[in-house]
Amino acid sequence: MPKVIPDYKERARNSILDAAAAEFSEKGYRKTTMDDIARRIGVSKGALYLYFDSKEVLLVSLGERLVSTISNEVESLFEEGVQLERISKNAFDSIYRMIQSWYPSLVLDLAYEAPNSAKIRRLMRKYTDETATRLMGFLEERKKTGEIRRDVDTKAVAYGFITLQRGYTIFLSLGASKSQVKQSWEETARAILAGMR
Amino acid sequence: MPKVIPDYKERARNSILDAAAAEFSEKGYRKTTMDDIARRIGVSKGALYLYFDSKEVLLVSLGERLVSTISNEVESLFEEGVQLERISKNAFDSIYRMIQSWYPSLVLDLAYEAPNSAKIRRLMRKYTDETATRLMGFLEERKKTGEIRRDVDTKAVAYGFITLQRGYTIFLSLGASKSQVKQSWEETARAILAGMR
Amino acid sequence: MPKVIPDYKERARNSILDAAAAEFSEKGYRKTTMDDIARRIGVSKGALYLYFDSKEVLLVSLGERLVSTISNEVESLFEEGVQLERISKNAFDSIYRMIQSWYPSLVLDLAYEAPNSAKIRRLMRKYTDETATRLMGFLEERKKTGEIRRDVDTKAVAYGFITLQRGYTIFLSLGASKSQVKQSWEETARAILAGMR
Amino acid sequence: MPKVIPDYKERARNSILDAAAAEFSEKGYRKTTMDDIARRIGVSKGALYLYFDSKEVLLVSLGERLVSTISNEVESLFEEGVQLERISKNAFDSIYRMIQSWYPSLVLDLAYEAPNSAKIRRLMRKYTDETATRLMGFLEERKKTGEIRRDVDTKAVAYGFITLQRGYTIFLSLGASKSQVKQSWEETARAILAGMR
DNA sequence: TATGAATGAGTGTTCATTCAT
DNA sequence: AATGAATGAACACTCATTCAT
Repeated sequence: MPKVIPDYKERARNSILDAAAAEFSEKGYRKTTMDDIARRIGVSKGALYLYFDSKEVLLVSLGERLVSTISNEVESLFEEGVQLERISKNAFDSIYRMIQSWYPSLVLDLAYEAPNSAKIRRLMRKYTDETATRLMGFLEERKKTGEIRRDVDTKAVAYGFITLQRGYTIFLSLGASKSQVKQSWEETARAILAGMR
Repeated sequence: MPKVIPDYKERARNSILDAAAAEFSEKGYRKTTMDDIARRIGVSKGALYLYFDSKEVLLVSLGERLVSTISNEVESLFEEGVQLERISKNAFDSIYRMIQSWYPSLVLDLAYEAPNSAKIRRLMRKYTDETATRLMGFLEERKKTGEIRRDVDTKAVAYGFITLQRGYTIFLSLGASKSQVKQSWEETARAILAGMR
Repeated sequence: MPKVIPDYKERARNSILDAAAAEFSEKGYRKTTMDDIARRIGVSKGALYLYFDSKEVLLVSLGERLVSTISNEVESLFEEGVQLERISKNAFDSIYRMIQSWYPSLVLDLAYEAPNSAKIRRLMRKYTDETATRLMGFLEERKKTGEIRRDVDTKAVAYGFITLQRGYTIFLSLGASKSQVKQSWEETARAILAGMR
Repeated sequence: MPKVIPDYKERARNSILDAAAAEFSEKGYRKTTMDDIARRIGVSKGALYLYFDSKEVLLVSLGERLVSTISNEVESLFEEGVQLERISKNAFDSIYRMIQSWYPSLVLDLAYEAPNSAKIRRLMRKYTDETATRLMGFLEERKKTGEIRRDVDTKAVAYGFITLQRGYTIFLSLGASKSQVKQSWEETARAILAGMR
């Protein structure tokens, strides 16, 4: 690790976060030791604590990265004028890319640690609520175009989509193949959309 | 614990499993200690090892109980002749009851430990596949009655339903209320069913 | 460590306390590790935690032993009818014996840790107050016999004696010889007593 | 920190010592980190090591400052011709001022670290011996004026006074109030002096 | 002269598992 | 069948000290 580089601190932080994501991904948050993370980037354990106060903070930071990425992805997914079916198709790749870019079981780790950490609970709540609101707003708009029936409870369905997405991360973390998951997602999402018409 | 009773061993095992479920439910598998479990039934830690080889085996056994229960529930849910909509309505209560009867985050614990244990991975795969097959068979039958279109990929949708159910356990474990989850489930399931007609 | 012995637990606790006292005595509380203590009695570190919740509790327990011993010694020192001078003479040996039987710098360790521990502060306060009260009561009685002038502030002097005793433990822990300390104590105590007549 | 100033080194050293005293005073030597000290003067940790070889040297240097101050104070306290009683009265304020000007528990820190450091032991011995010699010389002079009986062991009493003073620092560090300690000191010192007449 | 990133040897504490009784 | 004392390998986190810049 060179030292007099612009944004050095930022880079160092990111390199640690990447290592943490990789290790958490392999062994899960609980079984990963700070030593594992340090060793992966060839740095001493102590160095980690120069950038993050605790192992938990590492997980939370990863969660925050996840939330902000998801927000952006969802945003760009719902550009006006695009057809429902097409969005649904794109959605999977978008979600899958996102998940892979961090690590598949991050949501699981977060859910698992939530009972022990108010910070994580807050994060998850924010993540859920923001995504749901965005999704719902989008679905409501489609009511106007007639693509969705007036009597559909869009909030409930929005939560359904989020739930589905989370469920698939479990699936993936259990070793399911991408193609299997993709097929299931597309067929199920298509059915939901068709069912609201 | 009395000693010369028929099925004594069986009873002892069950009492330990119940205690384990209760403790895992409260603190999660990782944070639960063997001592917690032993203390709950007023027995020594050593006694646990007379019935179960390790803490992991405890979790696996719980998983097996879960799988067999679910199989039965799903079985009884899909009695012939019942209307799709009604089944969907009943399903949630049925699932919810099941989950509560063991403990809500068991699936989460299992998913979480899966990367560390071939046994758990096998169990989860079996659980997934069996349920999917049953669900699929059921949906296929409805194709004949015309309740479901011929071109629907019932396998993909079956996996979708399972995924949805797992996703809701995450939701519940994050503190969502039963009614919120129920509403979302019913609306989403209804949409899927309608979308297949 | 044999196991089925009457008072086994009590003995085990005491053996740990003795080892802790020996180690604290050599290196001071802070520099002593739980491993040092465990190794001294040929036991694993974990075993220590079967009997004491933390290192701090070890120190507090030692402190409690000290306080109760001191109370008893002071009590027996002040039997009625004994002459002031004789008591003063006996006092040193009594105190010295006490201190040595635990360890010289225990009071120092306690004083040092007091700012970090409410439990220790409480203990020290109790120790100080009880001893002072007893001492004061004793001196007040001597006012009646005329051995002490009426206008002496016995409370202030009682605290003076306690302070002197504590000061000598510092002295001893700095390597002063017993005889040197004894001589100083006797001459000083004699002067105080004479000065109150 | 400006650089090309006469006595710069001396000033820097002093500023570090002051910061160290302040931190040691708040948290005690052991619990104070080099970072605490550096941060207090807004300097890097590394800078500390340009002026002092180790944390221990910092404590020793503080001890040396203490010793030389005490020597001076004691010196000026015992100007010829002043009455014993008056000196005793002044002594407390003088000592208290001194102690506060460094920090109350410095002597405690030194006593505590003495077993681990020959340097500190030497320092403490020097401190003790010098003060005792000075005190003793002073008391011997008073024998000539008849204020003190010929048969008093002045050396023993001198050590008694020093001990008393150290004991009071323990008292203060345990949270005793200045007035309480002052009262005890005055009454006790008065008794000692009276008892030597 | 000064920085501050990095180190690495510790520390107290936990807990699944074993085994003599 | 049951106990519970004991183990020992971990593990998160700390901090005095170093050194390239």
